[in-house]
Amino acid sequence: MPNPPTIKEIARKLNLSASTVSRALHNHPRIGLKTRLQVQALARELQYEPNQTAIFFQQKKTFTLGIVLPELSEAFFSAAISGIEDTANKSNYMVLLGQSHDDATREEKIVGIMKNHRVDGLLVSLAKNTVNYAHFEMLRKYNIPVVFFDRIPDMQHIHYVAANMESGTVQAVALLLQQGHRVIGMINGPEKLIASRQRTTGYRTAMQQQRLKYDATLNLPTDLTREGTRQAMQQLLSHKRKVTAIVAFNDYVSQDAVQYALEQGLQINKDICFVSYANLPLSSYMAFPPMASVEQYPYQQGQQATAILLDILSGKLPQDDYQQLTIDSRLVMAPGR
Amino acid sequence: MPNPPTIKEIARKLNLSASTVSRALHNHPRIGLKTRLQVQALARELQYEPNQTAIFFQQKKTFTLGIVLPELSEAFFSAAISGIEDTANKSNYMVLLGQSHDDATREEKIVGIMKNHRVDGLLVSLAKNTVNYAHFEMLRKYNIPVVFFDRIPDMQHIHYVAANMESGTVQAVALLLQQGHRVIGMINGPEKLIASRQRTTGYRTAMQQQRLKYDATLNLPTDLTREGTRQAMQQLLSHKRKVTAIVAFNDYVSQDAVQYALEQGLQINKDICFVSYANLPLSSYMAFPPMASVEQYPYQQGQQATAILLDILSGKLPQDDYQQLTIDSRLVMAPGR
DNA sequence: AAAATTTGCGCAATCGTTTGTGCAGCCATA
DNA sequence: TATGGCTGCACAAACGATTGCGCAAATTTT
Repeated sequence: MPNPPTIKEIARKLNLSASTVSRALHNHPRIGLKTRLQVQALARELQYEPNQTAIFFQQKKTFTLGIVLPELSEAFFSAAISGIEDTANKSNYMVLLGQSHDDATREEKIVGIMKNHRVDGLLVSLAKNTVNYAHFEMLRKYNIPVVFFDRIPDMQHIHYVAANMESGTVQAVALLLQQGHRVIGMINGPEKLIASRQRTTGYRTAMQQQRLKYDATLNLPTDLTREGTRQAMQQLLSHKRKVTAIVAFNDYVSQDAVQYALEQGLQINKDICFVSYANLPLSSYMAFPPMASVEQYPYQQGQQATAILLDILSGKLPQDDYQQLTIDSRLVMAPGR
Repeated sequence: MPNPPTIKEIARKLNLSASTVSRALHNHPRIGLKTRLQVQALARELQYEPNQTAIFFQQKKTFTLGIVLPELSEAFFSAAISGIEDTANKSNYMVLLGQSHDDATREEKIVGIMKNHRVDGLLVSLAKNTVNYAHFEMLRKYNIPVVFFDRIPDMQHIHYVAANMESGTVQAVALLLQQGHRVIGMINGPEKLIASRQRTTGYRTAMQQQRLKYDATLNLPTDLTREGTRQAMQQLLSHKRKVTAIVAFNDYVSQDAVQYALEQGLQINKDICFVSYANLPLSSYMAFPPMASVEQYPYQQGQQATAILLDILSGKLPQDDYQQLTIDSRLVMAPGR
């Protein structure tokens, strides 16, 4: 009922000016010890808490980071956001959330609202169909820095953090080679995706390291739909060379591929092995988990992206010193194998 | 570089007062058509956007909801938050996020920060070890309404939304009975949990409906640890009556129980059947998914809780008309069975 | 034509906090 | 004793928008 106490109130009760009270609370050296203690005592007594909205307004700073990402309920993103929130909180920043649901229009709207809320900075993972980046360009005018993570735009001067699939892929293929597999299929994603190209590069590198020839007909691009996976599987299983192992684009693809193999009467881990890229939690609970997974460290990506953003905000990093950080992915063996 | 345009700037350029510009932009009837159009035209040209922080400050309203929950990366919560965000966004509210990591101290700190950020309202799912509710009581002084969801405190005058496990449990047990099972074990949670008691009640009700006797020795409370589950399983499997079906507290418990059963040489869905409460995504990918799951509708819980909060904020609901909404859980058959 | 009403706009306060500046009184140094 | 430098505080502006009130001019009513 009674409004929260303000600096003015404290000032009135102590016959001081608001400025003195403010300085006293901030331990300004020019305020005498006596008054300082008086003020602080009364502040405690009244349970004074500064009105942040006033401070935000006055300082043109909100200590708030905006996060825009496609879908919270995807395990990858909820892990990333967890890293973001933890890192932000350590620096007393709060986190404002918006999901685009992979819709570019919604994304644009959210970015607009966040801009109006005057977030200090933005962390963004793009919606699938975002092709127009005007709403991000606009943020420069408002001096709101953006750090992209995971799904990054095809732009020049941006900060970003992303996982590099190449390293993990090299390790994955190397593992399979080491286990004696010689004909390894890869169910890849759309060729325009950086992530797909990185997988291809990783595949080639691993083969070269063993002085083996890279066979492009074993690396199939798909649209990542269930049907696409099944078609790719069909092609691979009818390949003139006998495919004994498969690298799947992600766990969902892997599951569909496994299912197709089962339908064809193949025995998993005997006739054919699977390696995937981790994006399902608890893959240990899966019926036929891949024997290994390339981990993309979503939590760490969130952490790093936030750390960069905070460094920019604190002035440690100049705005135009574009940070482009790739986190190496890494092969992780399935538990219990 | 140039600061975003303000109302004052527009006023200066048109030789008007700030108040006139403000009213013109809001289509105030007392502003002449000519000036109104002039103002709006210039605003568009300068790409004027109101400074929300100023408005927040002035109106003592931030159009922001705070969310405090234990762990973002848990599927249940990320689904809930998705519902919250969607609902909030429809009313042009933003969502400020904080995870307690199931730590009461952290929860308290987050609530404090959110209060200082002057969120309009709070949505809270409690940390496990929260016993002191002082930080929530304090919010009343600040007139910040709170709606709890799922993990609700043991307090009198609060708003909350929670799933009632009873209905789903009745259905689960009824299903097992219908399939001919007569000795049904239940691996329950700590007895002090409301959710555990609801499961017990549901179990009893289902038995009574078939005029069967309820056997308390088949309903075992556990601490929900892996070891607790295994001990319960041991007790159940050595029960004097032959247990042919088990209701597990949740999917994690279910998995552990299944594993134990397998170790004992039992065949799942033949020697023994499992029913659980859904909290793992993609349970269809699990090795031995429960044949059915009690769905708790996290997304809907989030929606409903947010709707209540928004109604309170808009004045549609009086603060002290305490909404206590329970969403009935419901049994969902596993896909493909 | 005088009175009443409406129209169109400006003035000024307000929200709570921070911060540059000014001004006493005090002490110390020359 | 005059000069200078501290010390301790108050004054006032500023951030950007909203809003009650007032006042003149234009319009309508009587």
